Order: sequence, then structure tokens, then C-alpha cells
Amino acid sequence: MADTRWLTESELGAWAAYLSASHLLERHIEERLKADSGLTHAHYEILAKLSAAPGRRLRMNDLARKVVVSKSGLTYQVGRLEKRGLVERTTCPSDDRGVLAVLTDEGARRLERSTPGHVAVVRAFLIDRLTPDELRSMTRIMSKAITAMTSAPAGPPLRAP
Amino acid sequence: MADTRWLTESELGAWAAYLSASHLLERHIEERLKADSGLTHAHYEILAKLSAAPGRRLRMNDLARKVVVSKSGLTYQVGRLEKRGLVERTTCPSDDRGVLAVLTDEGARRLERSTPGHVAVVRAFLIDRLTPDELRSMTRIMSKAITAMTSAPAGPPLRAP
DNA sequence: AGTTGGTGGTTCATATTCGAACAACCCATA
DNA sequence: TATGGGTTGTTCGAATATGAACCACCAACT
Repeated sequence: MADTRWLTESELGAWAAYLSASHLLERHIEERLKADSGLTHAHYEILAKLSAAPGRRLRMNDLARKVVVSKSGLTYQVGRLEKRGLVERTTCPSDDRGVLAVLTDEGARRLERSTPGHVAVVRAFLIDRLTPDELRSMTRIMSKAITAMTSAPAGPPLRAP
Repeated sequence: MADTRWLTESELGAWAAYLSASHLLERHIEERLKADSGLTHAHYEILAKLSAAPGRRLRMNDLARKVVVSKSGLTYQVGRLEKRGLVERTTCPSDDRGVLAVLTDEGARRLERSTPGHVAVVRAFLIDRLTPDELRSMTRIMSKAITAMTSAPAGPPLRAP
């Protein structure tokens, strides 16, 4: 609690740049996906995770963690995708509580079709602009943040008990 | 259009890490701000930009660009902040179309009060985990992306005419 | 078997987001 | 000063995102 130091100029610069870049990226990605195939970025991430999963299927809970969205948010989106025939729901055979979201062939096609444009945006605005060093650096930076956030509970750093 | 190459493994790793990290960060920031002072991250960014501006005031349009949000989105949020007494609206003296959003003293106090916790999160999960090199790298990476996105219009890379 | 604590998904109310359409205003030029 | 194009901010409707409340089910222990 005593360490309420603000950010230094360079730290603030990095943080501000990150914030702007992330908002702008989201904006451009959304725009492109919508124009190309009527998908949302959220839709795309869900379809992509399912596509990469064994059997093209995942438990709702696992999927929610993978795309980093709330349970209710995922329920909503999967419902939407189901209505469009891109995903199906099955009850989990090993656990009656569970629901499996399964990518349909139509969903796989839609994903394939929308991928080139999406990748083009990600490349044009980010990936292709980075040197190999910067790419490695970004991976390391983001991985550090992820492990920090997925292990720590929340709130300010606590003392050992 | 011909270059529809997917991402290499390391590129995809970097992108996936970025996506997860950004979603998680947003989640944690939101949670902390809400708990500390009942502010949204969107609120915080608006108040912060106003606080840094000369005269603590900005045209709606400039503010919208600074926080990277749609015009209608900003109208909504400023309305909300005005209702809570943290921001005031004034018509711009030099341009009758314009509206100035002005940070009130109450808004400044609220910003100050919520800042330590917010910074603590940003530090704990990101900034404090980075080496000086990584911090510089992040600034450079994000700056590249920003300039790419704010100059280029959109869509796939166009040929010279 | 009966109980108890915990997990998985959905439902619900609320708060935001965005883009399109709109009205008011600025300015350069005829 | 009239006109036309461009800018500014708001309004409106539709789509989401979230947390809290809730029910169904699992697993361990008595």
C-alpha cells in the first residue's frame, strides 16, 4: 500500500502506447471481419479455438477460459453461433452437467473463409512490422503478464502470511 | 490478396499471447477500478486524458480520438460522468458546434483517489515484470502499430496507383 | 442412501458499445 | 450574401458483455 508510485515517463509512454494500439487493433480487426464475413472478433476467436481443439469440440468452461470471456458471455455467443449453424451443442458424455460446443463443417468453412482477411490485418498492422527480436520480445512480455494474472488472485501484492 | 499466408508458429504464439494478455488485463483493471472507486476503465481513461490536457478540457472529438472510442460512445460516457459531477460540458467559445468536456474538481479528486490502485494493477501484472529492454521494446512495438493504423485507411495493402 | 460443498451452464437485469442518420454550424468561393 | 461541402456532436436502434442468482449434477463422507 505504501508503494503508490506513479509511472515514470517511459513507463507511462509504454502503457499509453499499449492502450491506444490495443483499442485501434480491436477496431480494425472488427471492421475487417465484419466486412469480409459478418463475423465478430469474439465469434472468430471462438471458432478458432474450437477448430484447434481435438475433435473440434470443447467444454463451455474450457472454451470460456481459452477466449477469456465470462461464462454468461460465452453462453450468449455460442447461442448466436448455434443459431447461425456454425456451432452445435452436445451434452458431455462423461459429465451430464457439461455442454460441448462443437464446430460444424459450415463453421469450419466460415472460419477458413474469413481467416485470410483477418490475418492480413494482424500482419499489416502488427506482425509484419516487427523484427524477429521484437516478435520474441512481445511473446515474452505477454507471457509474463499472463502468468502473473492467471496465478495471482487479484488486488495489491500480499505479504507472505 | 495473393499473400494469404497464415501465421508461423512463433507469430501465432505472439499473437495468441497478446490476445489473452490484453483480455486478462482489461478484466483485472476493470475489477480493481470498480472495487476501488466505482469507475470503469473507460471512465478512468477519459478523466486521465482530461486531467493531462491544458485547462483540463478537451473538445469531444479530440477526446474521442485520444481515448480511441467512437463519437457516440464518448457522448454516452461523458453524459454519464456529467451526471455524476465528474465532468462538465461547455460550448466551445471559438466554435459553436464544439463542446468542451471539462474535468471538475470533484472529477480530479476521484481520479487521484482511484489512481494508486489502478497503477498497482498495471505494475503488478505488466510494467514491473519487464526489463528496461522489454519496456523499450514494448513502446517501439506498440508505436509502430499505432502509426501503421492511424495513417493507413484500412483493408488489405493497396498497390501504388 | 442422505447430506454437503463445489462445479457447470443458463437466465436475467443492467450498462456499454458501435454505426448510421440527423441537425447545427464553419468556411471558402461565387 | 447565398451556396455547397465538410465537421461536430447527439440520438437512435441493435448487439454485446458482465455479475448475480439459480438449478442440475458430481463427488466425498457419514
